[in-house]
Amino acid sequence: MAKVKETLVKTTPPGEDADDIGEIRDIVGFHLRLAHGAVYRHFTETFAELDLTQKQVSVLWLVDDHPGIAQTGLAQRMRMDRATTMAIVNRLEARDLLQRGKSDTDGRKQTLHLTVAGKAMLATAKEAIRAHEEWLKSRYTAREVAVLIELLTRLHE
Amino acid sequence: MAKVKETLVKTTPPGEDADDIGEIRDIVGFHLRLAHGAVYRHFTETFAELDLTQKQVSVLWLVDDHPGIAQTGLAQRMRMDRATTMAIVNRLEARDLLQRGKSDTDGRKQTLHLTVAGKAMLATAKEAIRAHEEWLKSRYTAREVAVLIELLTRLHE
DNA sequence: TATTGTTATACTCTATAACTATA
DNA sequence: TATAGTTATAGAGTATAACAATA
Repeated sequence: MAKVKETLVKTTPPGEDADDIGEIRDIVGFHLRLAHGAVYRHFTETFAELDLTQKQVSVLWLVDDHPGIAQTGLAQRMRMDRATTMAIVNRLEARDLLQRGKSDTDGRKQTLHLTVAGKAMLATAKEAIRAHEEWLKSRYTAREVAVLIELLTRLHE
Repeated sequence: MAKVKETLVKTTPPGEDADDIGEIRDIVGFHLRLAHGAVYRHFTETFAELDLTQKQVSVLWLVDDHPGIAQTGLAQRMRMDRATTMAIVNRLEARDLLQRGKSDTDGRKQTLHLTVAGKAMLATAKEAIRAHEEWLKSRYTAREVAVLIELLTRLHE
């Protein structure tokens, strides 16, 4: 479990520390956090004009794919709790991109739908996503993209 | 560029949407965000008793690896701006885990060092990191871990 | 009892801007 | 001029707790 990196990753030069656990560059979580941060920053730049965050775009997209979805359904797909979901839905509703309705079958549930403005915003957002994804994918082969998605999926499934 | 997923990832069932850009599950950034969130949550649980965040542990670790590092050096390695770095260093200094000093060669710079308590905390944190990483790596082969790190590194290098 | 939505609260992360001191 | 640190500010994400309405 300690001699793996030599196979694919460039060998670590003799470290100044010989700890039990190794170096911070061998920690998967460290790289995941840095990678997420880098992508987050590029996303924010790409979406500065639209003034949308990753989460907000994801919510618009998911509501469009699943019209009438309840907030809890959204929370499950986004891996968020109810309070966080509320906050995001509130912001989108305040901007008239999304609207709440009452469920016919379950009085406790809200039904979520995009407004006309929301659908237009999503269409624009998808264009920006395409540019953002191309920037991201530019450093990978098509095969590597598939592998990366597969490996990442195992972390949140 | 659209027929890649069949090779490695399970085929997408006929979607209800036939958009230009495809489905949200084909977006790398979407999976990266979910994966990061899942790992972030597990990290938080693991470090609840120590009351340390990912960033704080990373800072302690990096300062220990590079004694006397300046805040800007820390910011570069962490991909953070100066203000964010300040906030984190302030918290760690307030808890007496880290201390600031003046640089001999450059009056503008701070030199950062761990306190005795900071070194003890880092040692404990590394044990928790080991458990956290084992949870994370449990779903991968050693080869896959190396591949994942290599692919993630390309996003933040 | 369990679920859903809601509200309130608090902390962290992130970024920007403006200021001071030093190079 | 540029760099390093500092301070203030603001928005967003994350989580917890408690409450009301409904199943």
